[in-house]
Amino acid sequence: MSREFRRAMPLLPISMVMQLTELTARQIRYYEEHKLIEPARSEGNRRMFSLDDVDALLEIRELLDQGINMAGIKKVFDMRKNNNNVKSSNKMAISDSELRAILREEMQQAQIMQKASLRQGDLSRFFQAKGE
Amino acid sequence: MSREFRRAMPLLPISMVMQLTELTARQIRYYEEHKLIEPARSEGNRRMFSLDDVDALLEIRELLDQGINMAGIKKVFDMRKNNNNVKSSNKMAISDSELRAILREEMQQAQIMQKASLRQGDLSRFFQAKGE
DNA sequence: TTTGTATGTTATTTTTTCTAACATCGTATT
DNA sequence: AATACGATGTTAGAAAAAATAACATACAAA
Repeated sequence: MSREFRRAMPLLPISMVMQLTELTARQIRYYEEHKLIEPARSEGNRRMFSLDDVDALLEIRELLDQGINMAGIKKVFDMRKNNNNVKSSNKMAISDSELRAILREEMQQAQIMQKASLRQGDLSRFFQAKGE
Repeated sequence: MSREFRRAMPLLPISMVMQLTELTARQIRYYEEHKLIEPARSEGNRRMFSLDDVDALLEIRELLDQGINMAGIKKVFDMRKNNNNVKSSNKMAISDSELRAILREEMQQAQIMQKASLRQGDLSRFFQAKGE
């Protein structure tokens, strides 16, 4: 079994993903609603997440911290997908300029807002008060 | 975070373990009852299984297929544990205080694991083939 | 001010998991 | 043959987790 396959395997319930990403269920479902992730479903309709999903969610969190909105994040993800396609085939990415325009705008917004508060140290998360 | 810890991280609900191992819940709980595995518990008392647990269960299934009973399997597992202890005690001679320091650190790691907090990037190395 | 986006909150229902008890089936023992 | 034991099936009832949906809210943008 390849590593890629294992990483794409839907194994985790939403409660675990919440802990791994420090996102609320509401947030995770909202991002799914906006097609940023597409977790599998169990036979009983439970969302089952892969490690790839968790990675995506962690990146969503970072991009949101940077002030980028849903549409921007979607674009980033789509771009990456297209880029992968280009690598394997010879197709050109189509909406490059449109993408750059959006990203430029978002980055400006982010800079204006000067969100220096986030990007907390990694260790801080590792030593939280117990029992929350 | 070491690979061993990643493999020991309790992530999976019993339903997923059932699929991965093709064992029934009854069987899995029975093997736990006989101390062949010791899955973690969520705050709400749900069993949460690690990849190590899944590996153990797969091996239990094989040994059962070979006609070995609970006691035999337990012996096999205990022997392996002892063998590992011998290996590491042969390799390093450490003082009591060093040992306590190591244990203290491991307890911290275990707490981190319980919170299941991960940084982005950790996951990219989470799933690895057993032999690597 | 009004709007829109991201998220919180709450209610209700369904699914999952738990423990515990009793049933069954095959194998070994008497 | 009858019995006992080990491994697993089955069922009931309770508790936890997770789903959808609706309404609320905070805050930035227009």
